Amino acid sequence: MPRTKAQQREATMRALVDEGTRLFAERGYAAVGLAEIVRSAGVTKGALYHHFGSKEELFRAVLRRVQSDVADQVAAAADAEPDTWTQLTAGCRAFLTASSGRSARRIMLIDAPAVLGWNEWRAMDEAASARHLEEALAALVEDGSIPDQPVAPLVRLLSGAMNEAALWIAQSDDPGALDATDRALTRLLHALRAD
Amino acid sequence: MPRTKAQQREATMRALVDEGTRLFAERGYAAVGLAEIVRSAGVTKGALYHHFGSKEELFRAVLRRVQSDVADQVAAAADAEPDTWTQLTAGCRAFLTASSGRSARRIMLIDAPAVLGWNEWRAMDEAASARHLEEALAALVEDGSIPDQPVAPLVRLLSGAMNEAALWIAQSDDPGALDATDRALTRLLHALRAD
DNA sequence: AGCGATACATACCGACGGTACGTGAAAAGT
DNA sequence: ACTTTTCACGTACCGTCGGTATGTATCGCT
Repeated sequence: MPRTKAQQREATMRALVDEGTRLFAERGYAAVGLAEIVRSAGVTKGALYHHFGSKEELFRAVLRRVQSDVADQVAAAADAEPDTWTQLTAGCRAFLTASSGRSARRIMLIDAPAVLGWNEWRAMDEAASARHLEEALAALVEDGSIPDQPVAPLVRLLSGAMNEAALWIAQSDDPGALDATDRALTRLLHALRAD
Repeated sequence: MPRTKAQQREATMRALVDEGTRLFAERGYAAVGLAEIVRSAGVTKGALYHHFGSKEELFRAVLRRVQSDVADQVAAAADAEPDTWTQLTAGCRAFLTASSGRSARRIMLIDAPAVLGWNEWRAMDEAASARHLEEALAALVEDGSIPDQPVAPLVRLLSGAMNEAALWIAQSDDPGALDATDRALTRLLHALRAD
């Protein structure tokens, strides 16, 4: 049991976000009641509503952490690469791996757009990961690696492609699905290159 | 007022699916109560539960019709083209146009995966439209227009790209978003071509 | 020590999905 | 033609769930 109020607050919120993440990932937002979440977290509904304004807001907090985790893994993979092009391909592969995990799959890719609406989901996705994709593509267009073209539509196309691919990989019983998708995606990115 | 029972059944189910489509498209599955649907359709909950086993099953019926409408538009556009390659590009453009409409956007692309789960959504999407994409790509690989490669991952990537792009187009206040996306997608498809 | 703010816990409410049961008209059987 | 069955509902009701109002113990500050 933590002593100070700040610690107590931190512990309670963390427990709620932890259990929320676990349960939402397992059975989906709509199928999980607040009663079960607070019970699993060892608190009551009073505690939940003291820290979060609604079930939706708890979900927001859960989503933020899931997106943050995915973004960290992508950033780590990209930072290990020397140039923009390999940063892009390595980042894409890391994104496929990270977002086909249980939590990211259900929470970030399936439930989030329906619960928060597409506009808000897109804004959060943009801030967490799509922005890096956009920057990488813009840099590649800038240095002539990719023919000059508007990047915004391209970012949406590639982002959507990877999101859907991650869902497919996660569901697939074929262990080679990740590699097959990664190869197809890399081929697609290479096809974009200027000669 | 229809006389026969079959006509009555048909009229009631159609009214429920019509109003369900309208309301789900406007405010989303979770935000619409059955009371409002049956009220708009001019029937009662008894009628709804006589024809549909649950709110979810009504949504299934709604989704089936929305997907069918989109598939019809895509098929019509593709059938007007002479060869496989232009059928593919024309079909993709038709898909972007059709699925960025109000009903398809919210029902087919946002709510459906969350309500029915990704597996069921994918199965329905496959049957309605992704199958045609797969056939077109397979044909193009077959005749050597596209380098030999597994089509399954490519279908998922392109399908996801188009779904996300449709959502972006629908939300965008830029009237040129559709054309810009179509150009980017066409460029991407062309980049796939064997030399 | 006293006092306000904070971090809860408890009791309760309205809405919503779903069910049980009743009813009247069409269809089927004789 | 008359009875019987089935169908297409309508009505009343129930349990659950998200959300709220209110009470209370503890912490931190003066």
